[in-house]
Amino acid sequence: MAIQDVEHCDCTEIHQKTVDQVLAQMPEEDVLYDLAELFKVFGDSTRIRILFALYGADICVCDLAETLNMTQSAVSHQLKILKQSRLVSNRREGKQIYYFLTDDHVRRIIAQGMEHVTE
Amino acid sequence: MAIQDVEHCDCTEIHQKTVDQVLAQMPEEDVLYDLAELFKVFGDSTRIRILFALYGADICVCDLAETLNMTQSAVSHQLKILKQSRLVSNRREGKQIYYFLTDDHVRRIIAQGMEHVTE
DNA sequence: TGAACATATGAACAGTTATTCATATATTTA
DNA sequence: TAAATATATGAATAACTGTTCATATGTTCA
Repeated sequence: MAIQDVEHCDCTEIHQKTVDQVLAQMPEEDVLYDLAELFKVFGDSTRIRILFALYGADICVCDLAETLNMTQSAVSHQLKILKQSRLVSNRREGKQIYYFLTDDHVRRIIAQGMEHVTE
Repeated sequence: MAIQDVEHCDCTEIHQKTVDQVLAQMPEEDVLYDLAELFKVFGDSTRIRILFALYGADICVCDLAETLNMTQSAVSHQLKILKQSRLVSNRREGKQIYYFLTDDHVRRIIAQGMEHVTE
C-alpha cells in the first residue's frame, strides 16, 4: 500500500510541464494521508449509521446497540475509532456513557456526501 | 460485515423512546450504504492523490502515473473505481485518455474534509 | 464491601482491497 | 496492414479491517 519509487511509467511522452504544475499545487503528503484516513472513517456502514444516530441527540452505548441492532462490543469498537478521529466525544453520566458529535464538521461532511448520493 | 439479527444488547434498561425517535429520523438503509460506499472511495491515499491531481486540470493516465509515482496499471485500476462512483469522467484524445473531476461535488466534499483535518 | 450493570478491549478469524504481473484492447502512424 | 503507443483488465497475493468471543475496567447501589 505504500508508495514505492518504482519504474512507474512506460510512456514515452510525458507532459513535464503539466506534471510539474500539478505537483506544485498538491498538498503535503501527510495532509493527504490524514484526509484519506478521515474519509476512511466515514467509509463504513456501521460508523455512518452511528454518526446518523448521533445526528440529533446524545445517546448511550447501550441504546446505540439497541438502535442499530448490533452487539455492544461492536459498537464500542467503532466508537473508539470515531473518537480517535475526533468525530465524536463522550461524557459519563453515572453508569452510562453518552456519545455525541464533536462539532458541526461531521454534519457538513455528511451533508455534502448526501448531496452526491441522493442526486 | 453484514448486520445480523443477533441478541445485540445485554443492558436491562433501554430508553425505548430515544431508540424510537432516533430510528424515525434515520435515512433508509440503502442510502446509508451508498453514502458509506462513497466515502470509502475517498478513504484511500492513492485515490485522494488522484482527485487532488485532477483538482485543477484534466490529465491523461500516463501523466497521472508519472505525477503520483505509480505504475500505469495501479492508476488505471483506481481510476476505474473513481469513475464507477461518478467522481471522475474521461474523454479520449487520440491515443490518450484524459480524466477530470465530474463536477464540483468532489471539490466540496474534499474541501469539507480538509477543514476538519487542517484545523 | 460485594453484586450488578455499563462500557472497553485484546486476540482471532473472515471478508475485503490495493498492488503487481501478464496480457488484452484500442488508436495512431509508418 | 503491421508496429508502436496508451490504456484497461483479470488473477493472485499480501495487507488491512470489522465482528465475535471472552474478559477486564469502572460505576452504582444494597
